[in-house]
Amino acid sequence: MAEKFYLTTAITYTSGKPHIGNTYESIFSDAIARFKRMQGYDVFFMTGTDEHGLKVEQKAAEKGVSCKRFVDDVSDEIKRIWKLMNVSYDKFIRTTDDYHERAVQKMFKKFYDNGDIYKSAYEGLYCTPCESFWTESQLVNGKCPDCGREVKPAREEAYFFKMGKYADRLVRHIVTNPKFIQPVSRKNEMMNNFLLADEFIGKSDEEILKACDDGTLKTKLQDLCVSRSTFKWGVPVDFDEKHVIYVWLDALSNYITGVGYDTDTPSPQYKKYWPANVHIIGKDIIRFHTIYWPIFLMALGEPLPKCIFGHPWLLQGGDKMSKSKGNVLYADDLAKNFGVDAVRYFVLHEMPYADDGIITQELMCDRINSDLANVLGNLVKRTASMTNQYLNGVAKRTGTEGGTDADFESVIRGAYAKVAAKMDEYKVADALDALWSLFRRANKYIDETTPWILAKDESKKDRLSEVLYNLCVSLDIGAHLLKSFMPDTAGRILAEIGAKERAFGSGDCITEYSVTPTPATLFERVKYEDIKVNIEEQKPHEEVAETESKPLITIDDFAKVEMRVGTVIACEAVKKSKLLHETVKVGARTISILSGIAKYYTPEEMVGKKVVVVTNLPPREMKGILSEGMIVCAEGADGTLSLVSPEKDVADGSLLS
RNA sequence: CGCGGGGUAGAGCAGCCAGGUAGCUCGUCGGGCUCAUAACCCGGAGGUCGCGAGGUUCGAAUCCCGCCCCCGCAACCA
Repeated sequence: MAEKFYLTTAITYTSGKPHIGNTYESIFSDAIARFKRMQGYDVFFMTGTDEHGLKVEQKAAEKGVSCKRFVDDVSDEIKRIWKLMNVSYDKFIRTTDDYHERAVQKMFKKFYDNGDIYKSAYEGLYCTPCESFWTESQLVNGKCPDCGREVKPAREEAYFFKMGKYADRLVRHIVTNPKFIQPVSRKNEMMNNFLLADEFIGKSDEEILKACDDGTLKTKLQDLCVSRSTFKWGVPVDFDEKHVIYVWLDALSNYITGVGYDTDTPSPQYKKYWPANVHIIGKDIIRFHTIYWPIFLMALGEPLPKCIFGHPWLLQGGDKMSKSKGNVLYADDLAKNFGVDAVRYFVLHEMPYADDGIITQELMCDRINSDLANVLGNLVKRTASMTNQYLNGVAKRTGTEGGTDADFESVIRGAYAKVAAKMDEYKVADALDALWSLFRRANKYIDETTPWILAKDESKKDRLSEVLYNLCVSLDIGAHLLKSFMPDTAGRILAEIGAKERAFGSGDCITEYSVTPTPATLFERVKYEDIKVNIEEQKPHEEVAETESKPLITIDDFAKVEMRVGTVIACEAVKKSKLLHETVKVGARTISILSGIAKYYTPEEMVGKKVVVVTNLPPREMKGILSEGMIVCAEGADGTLSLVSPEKDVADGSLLS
């Protein structure tokens, strides 16, 4: 019986349309799923949507629709994009599916009954007007850091999960299973930042394991609050309806509920597929998957997934994608410009294993022209064309070998092993490189054998046929290997050379290829100029999303704020912070101000700038320096800050009104 | 002294864990070829492998030490 292989993507949060970076994860997982299927594994590939939480509740309210309606729409759109991109999932789970909600409730109850979850309260210092809890260290002069008012000790009822109870087991598991967290560089990050107490950081694995044995290991792991009562859109705690279950407990559980987990009678499907072979997730949520999720599973008495793979991000240019920067790329737009398989190829090829990858449409043009049009597309076409011109469309094996055949054949025969070795490590970009070296070798083989010269000599016909036959074989094998990454293209190549798709390892290639009489151009070369039009159209036309309006104030409220024009006369960066320390001349006074704008302005360019300053704020100390006011900035939705200054030249100290 | 990652040819990256001729793709220059999509093939130029005339070694991009710079996370951002 075939060995099983269960892989999952993270489920996509339904707060909006997924961009190419989100889509990358599905394409990446899809390539792995398809490859494993080709290798004969019994693959189960699950993806889906995470649909609960405060953000969805807010977005739905903004749009004026019910939460359910909102997530239905987004979920449909996500499915549409996955389908467009040929993501071959076996199951699409939604956290609003009833079986999932029921299973999560039962899990919550089981944790509670077993004493893993206890009811307590979120305790802290509460600022009533701000509706926020603060810790002692966050307070400024003992007051609310937001509004400067008094805070009172307060408590809000909540359920907590006893993380500490499982800390030793988790640490032991991570240390003794080096492949559990991939890439390995992420392992240290988790251990040092979130698990080991400071005095254990830097200790050897042996020392840490020994501490686990002795029970002397100390960790930073704190109990986790696993319920919320401040919003409603979630799975209710069935024995305490005031609370909904914390989104991560809800979301992570999809990996088992999706294959039929139940606290009493797990399904046969669950028994077959769990534990997952790999959870493919973004590097930003590694912490939840390598700490909380394993502990939840331990508490359920279920085995842990074999591997958590945290992939890097695709950055637009060098920047994170954000709507307000207008640099968000969507898979469907890109597919329109370049084609589905070209987009799949680009994201799979361009994403390094551990570091962030870069995507721009210019880069896509270069890559696609070079690898797809020139190397692959042209190879297929010239092979088919020559077979038509010289051999009436049929390339037969004749056994008339020549000098470079042996080397070419060894490259063809070795291709699978090379690609498979990379895929085993989830190094998909490297797997593609390995496959492309086959196509490059084939192009070289044409130059070495010069079929157009053989064609002029009737006596060399057998040799010519053998040469073109060998090329067809390389394309046959190449297309089969390509299928996991570019399913449509693989099929088109086979159609060009008149080959059928075969099961993996089903013996030798056919002995003659009847190529298509009308060879196709698999990939047109793309000129950036030509797609520029599309790009303009696709630019998000939405304005900066309006943030929720603040309540009305009176003119008197406004009059309380004293804002004056000032000139920056000196400025320096505050080390190890995002702060600049400005000295600002405001009329007769000169004041010291700290502002968090180091990312957007250099100290040099600040000097001499006219700025608007709020001058009647209470002084506050940061990084050991006193700040006596605030420089007014406009903030873009992505956080970009821009100084505001008077349009006409007015004297320092002038009041704003 | 917060945690982590990185600095290798004009660009993007591999090599580092297990020291031994510095490699890949793109670009660039020159040549070849004419089956093919201005394509394909070959060759050249271009690198003090961030810095330290540092340590270990017969030998360091690789291991060790010190320093500089970049990027995430955390903190901070009146």
